[in-house]
Amino acid sequence: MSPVLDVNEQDWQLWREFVTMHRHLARELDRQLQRDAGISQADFSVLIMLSERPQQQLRTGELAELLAWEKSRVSHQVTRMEARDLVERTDCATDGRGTWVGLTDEGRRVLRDASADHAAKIRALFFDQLHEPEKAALGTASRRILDAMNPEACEIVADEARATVPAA
Amino acid sequence: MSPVLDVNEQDWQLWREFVTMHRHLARELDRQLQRDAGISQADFSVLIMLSERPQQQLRTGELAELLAWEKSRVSHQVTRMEARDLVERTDCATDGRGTWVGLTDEGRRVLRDASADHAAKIRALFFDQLHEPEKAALGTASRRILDAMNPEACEIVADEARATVPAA
DNA sequence: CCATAGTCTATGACACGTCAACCAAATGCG
DNA sequence: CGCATTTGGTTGACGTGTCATAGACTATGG
Repeated sequence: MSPVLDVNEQDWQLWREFVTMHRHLARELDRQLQRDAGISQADFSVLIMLSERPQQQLRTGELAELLAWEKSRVSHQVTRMEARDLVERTDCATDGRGTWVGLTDEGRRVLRDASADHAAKIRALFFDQLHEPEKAALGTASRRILDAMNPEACEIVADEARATVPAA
Repeated sequence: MSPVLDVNEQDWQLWREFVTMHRHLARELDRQLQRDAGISQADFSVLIMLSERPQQQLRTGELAELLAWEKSRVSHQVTRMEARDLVERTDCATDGRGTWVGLTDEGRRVLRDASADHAAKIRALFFDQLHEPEKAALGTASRRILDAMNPEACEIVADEARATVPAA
């Protein structure tokens, strides 16, 4: 038993490794994106989420759900991105309260320029380090953990797999 | 191949699941800690790191290394914690540039009060959802990913396993 | 011993994320 | 219809994390 926490030593060690790994990974990806494309990971995920939609636009609420963000975070983020002309807001015609967030030409351009390098980085730092069985284990484990915390969010993430392909 | 990113669909799906799982996990833990003990995860990790040292103090540089944080982040964090009396700075006698960060009585108290609930939460949300082989896979995978990015940080985390026990 | 280079830490500015409070439009029900 | 409730979204304040920079001290080479 750990001196302070009621978690056994091995588990605690795993926790530290996991947390540290994630921190370095996120930081590295953020730096690369910032350096090469002048955007943050948050910017990137909004851009790509929009780009995957047929009309390249989403309601802010949907965006929040898909990204698993708080609504207010989406709002702040969109405000910042709008100021940099990566994205634009338009009022919703059918619901007076609603707002559409759409990709601008600049947003499309930035996303295009950023994608290849970013994907390569994720591959190099993450996927290339994982063996197939580890990927499988990480996937099922992630889903199980997420499902236990927030079944809805879990379902939404799982649905992405189907949602992104059928543009065909 | 994904429409935008040069990563195959399955990998991309895994990436989303992983990122989303981590976000929810971190948020949930932060909320619980804030609610139950009035501190953040960052506060907690500083407190526990200090508590594990014989003298319950560390140089800010060591703290940064052990936590895998930027030095400036440590500095800001310690400033905030000092203001709330969780921690105290003292000048280093042997190196005029250095600063020790030590636990205050209040810090010890808060840590003690927070530990059990926090550990229970980590166990419930994370460890209880993982089967043994998944834990093993996640551990080795985390170390491999971290080692590829930052061998030093990897070594430091690995050393923690030995550093915390040998008080015996 | 002085100059210079390197180390340890702090600070300021800024982007980010969360919470709580809020507004406005839509819905539901008496 | 009319009023309360719910829903979609924004805002402000605040704590947090990063970068670039600065300041104070130490180590080193002439």
